[in-house]
Amino acid sequence: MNKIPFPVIHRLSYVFEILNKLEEQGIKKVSSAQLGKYLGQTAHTVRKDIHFIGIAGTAGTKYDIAGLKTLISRHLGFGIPKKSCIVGLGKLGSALLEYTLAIPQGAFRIVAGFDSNINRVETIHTPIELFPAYRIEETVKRLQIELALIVVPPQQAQEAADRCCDGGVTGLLNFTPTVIKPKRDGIFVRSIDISGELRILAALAYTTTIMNE
Amino acid sequence: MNKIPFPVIHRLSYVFEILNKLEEQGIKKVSSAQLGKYLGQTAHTVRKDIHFIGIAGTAGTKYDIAGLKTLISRHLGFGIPKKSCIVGLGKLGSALLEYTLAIPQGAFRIVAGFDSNINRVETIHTPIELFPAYRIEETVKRLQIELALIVVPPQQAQEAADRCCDGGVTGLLNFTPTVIKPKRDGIFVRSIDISGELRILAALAYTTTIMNE
DNA sequence: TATTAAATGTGAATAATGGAACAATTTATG
DNA sequence: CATAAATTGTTCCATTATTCACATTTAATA
Repeated sequence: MNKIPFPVIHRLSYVFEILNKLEEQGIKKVSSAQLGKYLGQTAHTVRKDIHFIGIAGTAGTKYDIAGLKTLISRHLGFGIPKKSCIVGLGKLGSALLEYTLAIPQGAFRIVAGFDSNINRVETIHTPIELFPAYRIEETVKRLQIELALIVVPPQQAQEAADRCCDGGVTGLLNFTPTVIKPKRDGIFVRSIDISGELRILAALAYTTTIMNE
Repeated sequence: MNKIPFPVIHRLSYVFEILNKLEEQGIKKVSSAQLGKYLGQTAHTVRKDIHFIGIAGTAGTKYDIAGLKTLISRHLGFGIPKKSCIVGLGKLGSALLEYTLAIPQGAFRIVAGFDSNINRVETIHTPIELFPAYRIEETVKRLQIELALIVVPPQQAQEAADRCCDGGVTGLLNFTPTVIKPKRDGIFVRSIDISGELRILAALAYTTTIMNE
């Protein structure tokens, strides 16, 4: 199998979501131009991205949505939802728990939550199971959890991540501004740094303002 | 002024945060190699990035942290905090409000919140001012707000963004899975798509698993 | 003081990415 | 049935981004 460049994986995963939405609306066909419009990309890019994972349509006709979904699913593994957990159930963690539980789709499914504060574990009401932090490794192993959202204070981020790695996760979504290093090879980390994004926006606005002068 | 490539702005804004942390710890000097380690980048990249905005040190010596901070500040505009607002005060929005208010630093400052639900506007306790959604444009203009966090339901995202644009913001941080189009040129959009990131992680883990077979 | 090690600044080479062009193919239409 | 319009697959090219190499400079040390 050829290596798929990361930006392509990135965009295709969005294409997949768009296809889901279109299908919900009863739409059966879509063109690369339409997809590009939804993505904020050119039709060229869309076709080329799809080309990386194979042949999805026939020249002259639009893409068949169901077929394209199958193709992307097969290459990106969206068939079986990956079991996921949230580590850290403070205000942001709880909000993310509620938010992610409300997302109906096939790539992941939140099945457990952890917090070092026993009170929280006992008082939060949610349909999934909650555990104290010292049970992360054990629980991740037992439930075969593959992804973890790290929503703890920055100082505890690396340790929380380590426990998840020990349990055997394959991916970490880091919500702290800390750089997390996975304990083993083959574990992917993606970071959502909210204050970082705001800083970038501030900088972008500033640098272009300057440039216009 | 030369145009600074986006990836460079991106990384430099993280360098800035790292410098802040090091300075808090009383550290005065740092090398490109050390910075690279914190960033997960090579020393080469760090030096080249800094090179884009000027000369920050002298060969043979490490970078002076205070001096480098000044240089980055001057080029990325981190001197005066940009006034920012949060649109949408549901569970996630409220959590983000609390989260961002707790971040002590110079690039931005949250000064207002908006929600279409009057109840929320009246019941949430926070040190900043809250307003009903119909007052977005007016308030953004009056307070000269420059950045907006969009944390509304996906269907309302574009409209909320439009109101902010009408008010005159220069940057939007979009927390919905919708693609937001800025109403005018010169307005930057960055998106944090939580479910999207989870999908990407799921895909990354999967594609490499396949590749190892 | 001479030498070695460590560090930055900077130009060149390499790699990755995005965009464009166009051939091939299908559908619609007169 | 023939033609035109629309659409995909695929190759090629330009641009951008990253990595490397090395000259230069400082500080430390024997």
